[in-house]
Amino acid sequence: MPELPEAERARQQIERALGREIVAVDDTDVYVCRPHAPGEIASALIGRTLTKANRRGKFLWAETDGGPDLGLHLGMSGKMQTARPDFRPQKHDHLVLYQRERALVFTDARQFGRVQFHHGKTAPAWWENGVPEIVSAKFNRPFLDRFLHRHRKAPIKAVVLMQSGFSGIGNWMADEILWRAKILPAKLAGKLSARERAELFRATKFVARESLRIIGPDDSTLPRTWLTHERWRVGGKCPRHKTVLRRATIGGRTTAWCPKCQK
DNA sequence: ACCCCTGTTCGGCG
DNA sequence: CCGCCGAACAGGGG
Repeated sequence: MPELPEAERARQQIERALGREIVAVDDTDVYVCRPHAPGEIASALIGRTLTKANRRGKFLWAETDGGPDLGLHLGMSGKMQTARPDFRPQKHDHLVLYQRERALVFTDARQFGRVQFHHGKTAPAWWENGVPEIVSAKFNRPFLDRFLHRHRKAPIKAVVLMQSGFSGIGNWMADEILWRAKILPAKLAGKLSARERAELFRATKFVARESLRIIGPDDSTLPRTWLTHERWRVGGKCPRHKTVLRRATIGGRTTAWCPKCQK
């Protein structure tokens, strides 16, 4: 379930494997690892170490000692897991980096994820796109207000899903943010009041910071008071006062909201 | 069988 | 040209 916190969790899995020699690589996959042919990633990484694990939004990349950077996107169903050094890849394991101490496994059933490496001094735009991290000081009111104005004709739900402004925010986080900010998902971004823009800013920072803090290190469960636990169930209820949530497709995605809280 | 899906990119169209 | 929207990508699960 990869959104911002799951991507950060994957980054931390890579971080735990820094500084140890890569002694073998299984890169037989040709779809998720396209355009790299089998053996290409292996010959670039065997004998090297990973030196740094980076994340921007949902994009990840690992730097190496003198080799190419290894870029990753988790797609819709990707996971990065640590396994024993004798791990045998199963059907949906698309890349395995073996160290003497462990195996680092990229698993992705649905195969929307990508593994791609890159030679050169600066990270390519595919990973490093210049969009500020939500939790950084660069994601501030002027940035948010400019972004909302630029996309004033789009429903706010669609705007919160745009990675060029809300880096790392996906479908459940977008619903969570709008529920906390008490904004109707279908409302056009240009129609938000000053108070709603302030609440949107606050809720965005809160949801990003808290989900990173709770899920990042150990995959803990978010508090029961969060909307995300209710939003998929038919008959799911608003955690505030148990009103049954409404559902519709907005901005091309299934959207859940509370008709009592969100106006 | 049929429909749904927590992401991203691209072509069509207004 | 800008920007929104639906389709496509692939496979598992309800």
